[in-house]
Amino acid sequence: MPKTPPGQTRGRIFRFVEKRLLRGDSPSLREIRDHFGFRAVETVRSHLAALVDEGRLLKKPGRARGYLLPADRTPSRAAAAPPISFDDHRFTPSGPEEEELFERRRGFSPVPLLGEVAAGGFEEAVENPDGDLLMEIPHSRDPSDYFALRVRGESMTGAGILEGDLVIVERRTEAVSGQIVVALVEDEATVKRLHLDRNRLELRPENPAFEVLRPPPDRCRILGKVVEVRRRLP
Amino acid sequence: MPKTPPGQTRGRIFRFVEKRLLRGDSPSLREIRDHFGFRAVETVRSHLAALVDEGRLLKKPGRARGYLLPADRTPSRAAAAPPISFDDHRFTPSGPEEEELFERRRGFSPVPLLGEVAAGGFEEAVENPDGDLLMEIPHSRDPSDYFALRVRGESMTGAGILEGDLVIVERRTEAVSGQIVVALVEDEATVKRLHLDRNRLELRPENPAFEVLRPPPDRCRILGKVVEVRRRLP
DNA sequence: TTGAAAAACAGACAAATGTCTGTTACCGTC
DNA sequence: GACGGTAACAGACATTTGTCTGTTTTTCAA
Repeated sequence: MPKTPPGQTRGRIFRFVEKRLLRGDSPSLREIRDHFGFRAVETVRSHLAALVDEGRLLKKPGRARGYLLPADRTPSRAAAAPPISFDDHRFTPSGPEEEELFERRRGFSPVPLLGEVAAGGFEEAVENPDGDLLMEIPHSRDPSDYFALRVRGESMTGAGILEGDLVIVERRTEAVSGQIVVALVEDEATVKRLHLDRNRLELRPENPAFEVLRPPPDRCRILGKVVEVRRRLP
Repeated sequence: MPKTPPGQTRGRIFRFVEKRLLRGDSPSLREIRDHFGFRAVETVRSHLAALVDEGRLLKKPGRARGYLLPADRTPSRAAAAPPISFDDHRFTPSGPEEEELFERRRGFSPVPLLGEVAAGGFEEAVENPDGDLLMEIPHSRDPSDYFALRVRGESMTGAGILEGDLVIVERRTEAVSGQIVVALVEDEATVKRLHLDRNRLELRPENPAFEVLRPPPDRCRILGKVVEVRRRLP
């Protein structure tokens, strides 16, 4: 196999590995070798080692198919960037602990879909989810801090939340005025915009056809704040 | 380790593996063994083999960390289902081809974010994406059939598509009347609802403050139809 | 009680996968 | 033209990982 200009093959290998990793299908060295038509595994290994040095990949040592994407860069941007100069090689500072490295990976986590907003018996749903979504989660948070609900009703159309939309919720017992939250009122979950005035709690719909809710504090519990809205079109 | 009731440990193993696979982090038999405190790898292996028999998992033979989630069931539902009776054991029909099995896995694919709708120079963006989203893709379609754009402007607020939202687009050169599409008009990409009347093409905004577009056919190209809308809230 | 079926164990084994050491070829620069 | 550095190759090797075969224990039902 002819030699290619410096960095060119490396970039192609990175994009290939990146794509496979995002699909959740970590390639082995020999799979990469075959895909590019190399004859030696070592060719792949040295390229991957260089990518780890450059910080474009992470590696769990002593583990089959152990390469990971780092969280702190946009992989595709990095892929499109011009080849990196090899003059500015930095020594890997022997690195933080192996486990810490692993935590710095780009991570997607499943988020359970717990049912419908405004459907009674919310707590039961926790034990019997309707499936799950995949979501990129901030590293400071635990995956179990999130859940998803399907929206029923038109009360938030003004905020671009329609009937049937999925909302992803970050569990919180308290929230800031102005945020869109999921609240449990009289055993019914509902999505509204929270307003706190003079210690009074208001749940405001974003649709003039609906009434503002002013539940007594002992009948209302904040489940969390909405962090993402998703809608699939037929 | 004491013996547990039939099916109980199996369910726990399934949920553990399911979670790891959804995170894109396929566990080895020994990792599972250690997590549950078993002393023999074979204990895990036989449980996984049974899960494959039951159709709850797929397996790529002869491959390290080669278990997959099947596409045609909702994993978490399956996890919550009561233990399966072992009377209705079915013989695996020696299975279709290995590669076909692999294709039946539950698959998430990265979708490139190509920039902003209505930002000029759309074609360039293809080569230089701004990142990627993860999306569950129908098995009949190729992952490269999809891309994402960030919405600029308020012209579709009536359809719940706000400024800054991400739309995921399925590439199509033609579309059906009534669908929300991305069209290239005079070298500008725009999101609108498509209407075809008497062979005339109309791009209708969903906001009374905006005008209906009636571009001449030679100045307008359908890029695809919007299949999903996503919005992250601060 | 006895037997079938599943759970769990044990340890040797085989296959997949990553690692190492050394070599050759190419492209630039001095 | 020699030197340095990268790309690519070659093949032996070590580790991880999955597989097999056989055994023990427990549960449930006839």
